[in-house]
Amino acid sequence: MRWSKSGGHGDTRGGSRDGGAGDAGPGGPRGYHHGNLRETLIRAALELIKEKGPAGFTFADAARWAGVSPAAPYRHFRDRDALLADVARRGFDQFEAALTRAWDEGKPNTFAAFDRLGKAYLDFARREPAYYSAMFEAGVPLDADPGLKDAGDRAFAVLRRAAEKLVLQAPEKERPPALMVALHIWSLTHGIASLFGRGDAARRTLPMPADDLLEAGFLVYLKGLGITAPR
Amino acid sequence: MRWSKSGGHGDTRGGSRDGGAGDAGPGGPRGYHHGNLRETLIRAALELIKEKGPAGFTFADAARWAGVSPAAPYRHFRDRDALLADVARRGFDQFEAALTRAWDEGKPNTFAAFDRLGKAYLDFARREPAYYSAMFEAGVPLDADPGLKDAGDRAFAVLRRAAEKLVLQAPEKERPPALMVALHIWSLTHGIASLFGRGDAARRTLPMPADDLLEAGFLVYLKGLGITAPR
DNA sequence: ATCGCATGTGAATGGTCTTTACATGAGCCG
DNA sequence: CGGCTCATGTAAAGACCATTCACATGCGAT
Repeated sequence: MRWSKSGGHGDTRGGSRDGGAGDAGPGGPRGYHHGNLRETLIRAALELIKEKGPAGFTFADAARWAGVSPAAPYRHFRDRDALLADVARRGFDQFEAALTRAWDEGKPNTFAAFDRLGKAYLDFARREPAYYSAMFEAGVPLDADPGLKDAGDRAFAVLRRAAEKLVLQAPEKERPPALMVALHIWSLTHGIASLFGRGDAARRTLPMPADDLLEAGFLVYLKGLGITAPR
Repeated sequence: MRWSKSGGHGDTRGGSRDGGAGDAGPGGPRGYHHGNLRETLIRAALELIKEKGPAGFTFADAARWAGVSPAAPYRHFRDRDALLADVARRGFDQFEAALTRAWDEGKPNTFAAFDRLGKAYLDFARREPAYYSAMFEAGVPLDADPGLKDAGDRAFAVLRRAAEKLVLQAPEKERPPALMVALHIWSLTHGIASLFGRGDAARRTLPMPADDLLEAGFLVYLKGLGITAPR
């Protein structure tokens, strides 16, 4: 509707790098060439997914949001799915970074770090629902983007490394495979995030904070592994 | 006119005057009035979701599959979402039935019954991906259909009743809330089903069967609760 | 300063969704 | 039996979206 609002907007040209606050808005000031369309399209996708769900945005929507013609996005992405796959890949990158930060090499102790890790997972799902949707719920094929699978693997690797440190605390006799532990933790956390993670009115509500539910689950599970929390 | 463009999914419909009570076409003989369009549309939705995912089917698709004009479905469902919500509701009904059957009132013992319950959950996700998608992944609002929320609650209630029996086996001193246990189990199982549940090439593969991963998780969790498997 | 090429535009094509006015026939009531 | 009514289905029309193609623009290399 507003993609050709050329009437207004005295666009000062000259490689206008829109670093300002207007960055978040549709149709930033620009000349014939957008200058940063690829990035803007990804931002548009994130906005639109956040608003209407991963299925609720179209390629044309993204173009409109970015203030370009409906054909412009094709210069940057083969189609809508390619854009979504790129969003998912970036999501995994950020996810990995967030998890790595939370884990912080297991400091000050494995237990506390693990707790942070779980909270960071849920926090990411809450704070970046668009990324999370693209990563896990949009049904993006793993090979839709070069590096998508690798990005996902790298994110999981953080969890797996954490699990490796964790199982070292279990009694040597009954030490479980770290991979299995990582998968259990991932599944439990993803399940909570997926079922109750977001305050979304469309979803089920919980009689307790999701963080607490996860932490309690951790504690029980770790106890089952023979690991007790340092008190 | 023939609405089916002869393309597509080898549909058993079309002009087939099947008198053979085939379940594939309850509508059977087709005059001006279909006779059973509502049911046929739901069946169409299930077929199409199974093939192309919950986002990959359209109202017009369902109409084409059923062999009616694109406008006909609007006589039975307000829009595509209403159809999806109805599918989700029926899915929860079937889900509840499957879980109830698996639980079988906890016979012969709580432990074995719980194991069956988990496997039935994963089995449902595998065997009825269309229902499962509509129930959990399609983002259908809980109030999109009268009775949808109740149907979901009834399904969860099965799990919760099972959890109540389960916690009775925990040492009385540290008996956890059944609701919390039910939520943990649900989350873990849903997480596994959601991440690895289906052999879908688009998803990640697992170094072990999903059933085994779940069972191992159960065992660890129950041990953490102070419940030990009867040997 | 010029030129090539990446990037963006406009228009055209073909498909889909959704609504509206009209058609059909099943069930009901006399 | 006959007519009425209403649920159900059809046809056609309008709007939107995806995709492509010829063309325009101007950035950056030379």
